[in-house]
Amino acid sequence: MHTVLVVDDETDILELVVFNLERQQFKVLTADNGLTAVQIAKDKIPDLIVLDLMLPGMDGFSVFRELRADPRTNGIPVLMLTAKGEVNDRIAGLELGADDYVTKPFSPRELLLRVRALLKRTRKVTVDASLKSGDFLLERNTLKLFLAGRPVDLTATEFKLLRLLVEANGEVQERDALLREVWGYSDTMLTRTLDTHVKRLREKLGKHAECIQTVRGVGYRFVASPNPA
Amino acid sequence: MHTVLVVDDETDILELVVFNLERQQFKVLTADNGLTAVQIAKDKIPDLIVLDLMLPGMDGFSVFRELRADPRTNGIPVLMLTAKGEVNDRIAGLELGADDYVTKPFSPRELLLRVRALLKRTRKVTVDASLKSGDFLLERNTLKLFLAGRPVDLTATEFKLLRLLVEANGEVQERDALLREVWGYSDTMLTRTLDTHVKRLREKLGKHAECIQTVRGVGYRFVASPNPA
DNA sequence: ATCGTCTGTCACAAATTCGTCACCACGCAC
DNA sequence: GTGCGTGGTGACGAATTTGTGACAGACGAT
Repeated sequence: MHTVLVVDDETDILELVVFNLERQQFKVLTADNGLTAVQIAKDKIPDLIVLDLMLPGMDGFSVFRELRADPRTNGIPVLMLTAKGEVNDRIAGLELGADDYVTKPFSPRELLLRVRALLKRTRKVTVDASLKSGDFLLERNTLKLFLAGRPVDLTATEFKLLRLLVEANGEVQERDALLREVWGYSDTMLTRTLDTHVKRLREKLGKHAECIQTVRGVGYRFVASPNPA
Repeated sequence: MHTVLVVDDETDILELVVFNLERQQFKVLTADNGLTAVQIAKDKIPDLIVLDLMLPGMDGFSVFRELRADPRTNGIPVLMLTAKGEVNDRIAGLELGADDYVTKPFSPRELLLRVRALLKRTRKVTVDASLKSGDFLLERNTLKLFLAGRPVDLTATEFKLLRLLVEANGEVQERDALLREVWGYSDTMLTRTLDTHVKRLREKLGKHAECIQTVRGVGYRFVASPNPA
């Protein structure tokens, strides 16, 4: 059983629904007009968000950006509904980081299939998702960090950086790649910004600082259990 | 760097291409008509397969089923290209277990975005790029060497050197060739650099130092099991 | 406006890597 | 055995890379 948040214009209502994988049905759980979609998302932390880009009052993209800006909702896959296959919208959505899109008109069956596929794809990530070692807990999907049970606040930049490192799953992330993906630097920049942020991350990781390993001349690598040889 | 197999009808050629995430470009590596797409996939184990459903001679779906039937290719994500958004095809593809699809016509940019998104999603799952021989495990992406499970850190130069030796698969690598490929030395240089690095590599190989064999007057050779003849 | 936080840059310190060298050991031809 | 050529080894210094603390501007909240 998965929780799916649908932000649609046809119903003109924000619905928090439960998607039953077995029966392949949506079922409305709650509907609330007072709250914004983003607020609901942050409260309920659904497994998937279906976001219609053609919302009556607001801009779908800004909703999306808001969702991505918050660590709690950042990891949630978003399936976008775009009007009559306008390529520009589709591209913009994907570039922003949407996980999938469906173009109108679509059959309900197709939407179900895509939702199911997306849930299937992301299920592994969301389920196995927490890295734990001792009093160190990193929830992969929300990327919240807990040290000895206490949540650690990460700034937006730190969050993006840590996320890339963690999601790389032990692989080395090159300096250039990190600078590009976190800071948007296009060409090889000579900057110490990355080093500084790595240092700040390590500070916040406390005694687990070693999880972020330096690979000299290449970049950095995140390992859950930095075993000394 | 990811390897992507594209099975298309417009080129009427099976292309094994390399998709450069950084530059966001495809680059053709090899093209081969004699083999079937499935054979190539099983041989090369790409990170992603782009499968056109409207293949000239054969049925795209059967290709897909073949891919899923073999353990080697079963885990590889498949992105389907379907003709003019025929809903039936799309549904059938997703039901079979395709990971994504793109409907024609599409812009190249859009395909790139979807490929990139799919690779990003599945990056963790596909454990590629590891060289194994004996109890050696050389992970290309991690820049790590495992000896009987224990991780060994290599510097960038050491890694390049060892990689060339291992990939030579037992063949002797001449000094000049190594100096050229690792250090970029164009002409025959009189330097002891290579020797020093070989020594350092042997140190890190521990009791497996003998795997790097000296071929006097020629170069070096890597053998997984240095059996006394 | 004021305060606090986040961020990028800088200068300097520390750490690592790397190439070279001197010296030694070994193999081979005679 | 002797001599020559080739490779092994340890040490050293230079160059490169990264860690670190301080600082100032940007930004937002109060």
